[in-house]
Amino acid sequence: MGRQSCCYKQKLRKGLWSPEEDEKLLRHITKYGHGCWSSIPKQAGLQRCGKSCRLRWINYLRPDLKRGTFSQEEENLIIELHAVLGNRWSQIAARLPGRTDNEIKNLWNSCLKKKLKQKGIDPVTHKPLSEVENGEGNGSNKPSLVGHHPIHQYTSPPPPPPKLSSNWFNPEFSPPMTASYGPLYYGTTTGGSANNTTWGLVQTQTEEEEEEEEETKWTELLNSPLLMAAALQNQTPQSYYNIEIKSEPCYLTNSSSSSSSSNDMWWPQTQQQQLPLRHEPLQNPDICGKDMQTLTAAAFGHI
DNA sequence: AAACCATGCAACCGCCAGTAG
DNA sequence: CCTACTGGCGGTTGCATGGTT
Repeated sequence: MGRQSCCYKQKLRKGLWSPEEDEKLLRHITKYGHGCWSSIPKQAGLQRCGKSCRLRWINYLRPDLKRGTFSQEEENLIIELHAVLGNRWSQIAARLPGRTDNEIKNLWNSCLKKKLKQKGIDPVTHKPLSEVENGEGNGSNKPSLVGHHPIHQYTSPPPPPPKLSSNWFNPEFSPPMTASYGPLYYGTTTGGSANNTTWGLVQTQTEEEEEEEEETKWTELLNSPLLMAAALQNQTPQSYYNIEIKSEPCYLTNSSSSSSSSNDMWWPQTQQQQLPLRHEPLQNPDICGKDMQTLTAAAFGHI
């Protein structure tokens, strides 16, 4: 006895959004904010369910979306974050301003996975494939420490995205790994007076100890924007994931997207820079009213 | 030119957690 | 405390497009 879709009750439209629907939704949210999603379709005169409206706004209409192809920096960051967070796309997206979880998920599934495999890295565990295969072979089914941390409190609120230092993507930069290969482990060193973060190999511990300590470390780390940023800037195994991808920083360009839809919209760069991090709710229309009106004109004036 | 295939992307589905009544 | 509702999330699907045969 499966549940009916939320669109089932009424005869609601499904499928691709038309430019007219986009305009209605955008105008409504511009004017009133989104407030309660379930009431938006009615108020905006849309034959859609609230969920659909929310998704459309988040994934397509939000003014602070970056769009365009991902830069190599972004791809590297996604890989690093995936190693830490696993398939927690929304958490990953929270650290990539202007990118949506859906976009990142799609990129991962269609592109990054393959690239990692080509590099001989298992995209699930982020370990070398040979190691993973051997691990399976000898019956070791212990979950990897990477990508499957029992992190439950890693964002609230999400920290600002880490600034990308030159170190972070410097091809010459190599992290302080204690061995050439091994499971990635990111934690705090205990000897120092400050929160020294380091990449290294997993120490031998009981599973319970590991898990408990891991959770504490990750919770601390991910709840601390400063720690996270510092960690990402300075202590990242960049060489591990030094994947050759196109290297042009291509934010805010619409030229390179291979199959962009006909109603693509591109927002002025100044707009992007001024807008807050994506997860800040846009419930107060005053926050972005003017901007949004400009955007509405920009978005629909030239279709 | 047509058929087939691969890929990327947008959107839906179903589950879960939080919360108001 | 219970229930219904809502928003949010991750997994999955289906379509459009471009490339290849």
